[in-house]
Amino acid sequence: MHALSDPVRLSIVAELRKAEEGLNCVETTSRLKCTMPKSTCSQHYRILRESGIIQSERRGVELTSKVRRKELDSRFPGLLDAILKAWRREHEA
Amino acid sequence: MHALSDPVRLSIVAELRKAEEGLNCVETTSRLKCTMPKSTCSQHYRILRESGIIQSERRGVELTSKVRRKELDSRFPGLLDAILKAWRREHEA
DNA sequence: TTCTATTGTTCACAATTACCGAACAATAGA
DNA sequence: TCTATTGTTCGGTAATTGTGAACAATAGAA
Repeated sequence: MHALSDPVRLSIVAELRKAEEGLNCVETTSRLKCTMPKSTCSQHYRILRESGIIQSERRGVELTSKVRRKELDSRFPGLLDAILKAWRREHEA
Repeated sequence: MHALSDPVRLSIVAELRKAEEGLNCVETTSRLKCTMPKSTCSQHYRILRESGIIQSERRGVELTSKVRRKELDSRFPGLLDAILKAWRREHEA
């Protein structure tokens, strides 16, 4: 819950869910159109990773991350969907 | 989301949902079996109130609070249920 | 190999936020 | 009025978060 309570992290998760093949830090910040230092982005990714929400894989020089949909849905059914739906309602309205 | 990310606030909401007639700060801390200063409890209630999760009503010298179920369910369907279910799974397991 | 470019992490410090005790406000009853 | 109870506000301190600089790791070019 703490990992998903930060608005920046929530928007990162929302972007990761849209991108099927995963995203790295640089792609994420450019898609979010927010100026975020890479150290801050790295911290957010670390929190998301340690909380089990995303998994990351090294591809050459970059680190590609994806949402762990299956694990999350089996452990907390409907949770991420409900949170993202609420977030979109607030964020895009 | 921020209001629901704190474990103490989440346990307060869980207790409030169980108590049909609402609870005040003192009753809440005793039910949670946690030693929490009343100033801290007051802050948590203020955050829950300002975020629209609970509503409070003065009854004599005490302040009785309830979860705003209808408003929350109509605006964010399934959100609170999913969060509380996930919380119980982590908390009582 | 060595140099350069790119991506991401770590560290230390600054800024922000949360916690808590003390004083205060409000209400009820003796 | 006096006392007891509940809750809020305020100030200082502790904890957390954001950030730039330095560093690590990988890939490709020279």
